[in-house]
Amino acid sequence: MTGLLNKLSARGYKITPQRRIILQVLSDSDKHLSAEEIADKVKQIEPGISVATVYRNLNLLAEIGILSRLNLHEGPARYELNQGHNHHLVCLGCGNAIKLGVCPMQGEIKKIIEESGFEVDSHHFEITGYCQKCQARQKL
Amino acid sequence: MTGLLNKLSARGYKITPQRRIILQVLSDSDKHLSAEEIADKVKQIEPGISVATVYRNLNLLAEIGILSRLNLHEGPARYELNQGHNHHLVCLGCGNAIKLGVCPMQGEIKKIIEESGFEVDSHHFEITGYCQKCQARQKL
DNA sequence: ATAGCAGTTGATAATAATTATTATTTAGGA
DNA sequence: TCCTAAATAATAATTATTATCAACTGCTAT
Ligand SMILES: [Mn+2]
Ligand SMILES: [Mn+2]
Ligand SMILES: [Zn+2]
Ligand SMILES: [Zn+2]
Repeated sequence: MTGLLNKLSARGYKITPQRRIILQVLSDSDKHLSAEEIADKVKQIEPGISVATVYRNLNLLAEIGILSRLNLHEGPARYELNQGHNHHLVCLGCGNAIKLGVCPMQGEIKKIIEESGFEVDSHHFEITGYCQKCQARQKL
Repeated sequence: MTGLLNKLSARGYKITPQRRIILQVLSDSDKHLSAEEIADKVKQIEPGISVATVYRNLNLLAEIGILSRLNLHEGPARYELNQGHNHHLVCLGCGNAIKLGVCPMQGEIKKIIEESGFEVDSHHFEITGYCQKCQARQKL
């Protein structure tokens, strides 16, 4: 938490109560949250904070690498404290995004893409389906 | 073209002038087009056609497999006549979506995902960067 | 050919997610 | 404490798409 705030001021950004609370909310969560979910939790702590401030800061925090933005194929973007490069199994039942410990941008595939002459900037790999909990729920 | 129209009526959908024109526009294009781009071209042929009709039919045609929808990470969805399962190299310069002849959902990665107990419904792999043309353009 | 009606359309309102605008406030350095 | 660039709150605007609904039309059965 303190480290995150330091990263902000080290880059010349101010440490505002709004930013503290947004980071607190994200620290307290163990899953990805949408901007709206974050704004709701933030307002439980400090009702005066504007949703625009939440969006503004989520953008900033993602830009400087404090957060990672998970831009799902559909629905709103989701955020969490940056935990490094990852891909996800996204459940159509409960919406959970489960980290997948593997990345397709390597080995043969990486080689093929490089050899095509395309200059890679970023990549995105997303699997949708049903997590084990939701599979069990369907069978009831 | 005739085959596509047959597929429509075989499923109980009517062959309307609007649908003919939308399919014509897509047949005439060699790249992905957004709904708006399609609507523009459609209106050049028949100005009275509503943009809502274009959206409505793009959804229908994608649903029954006549078109494939390319839901890019950002920006509007893009459509083309269905040419089978594919992933793309999307150029940040010119917007072109170049087909990548390979799919990560196979071999080791597929096995890892299956073994996780997650029931896969679909997957999405998208590489963004710069195509060779746009790389050359940058160097000028 | 004609009538009937489910399917379709055009016009427009609504929605969802996010960004832009702008007057006001504030964090943090001098 | 003062100053000012940065940040905020409130709200309008934007983008892409879907929903609504009255009017229309392709097809099928007469
Ligand atoms: Mn990766
Ligand atoms: Mn694939
Ligand atoms: Zn689930
Ligand atoms: Zn390009």
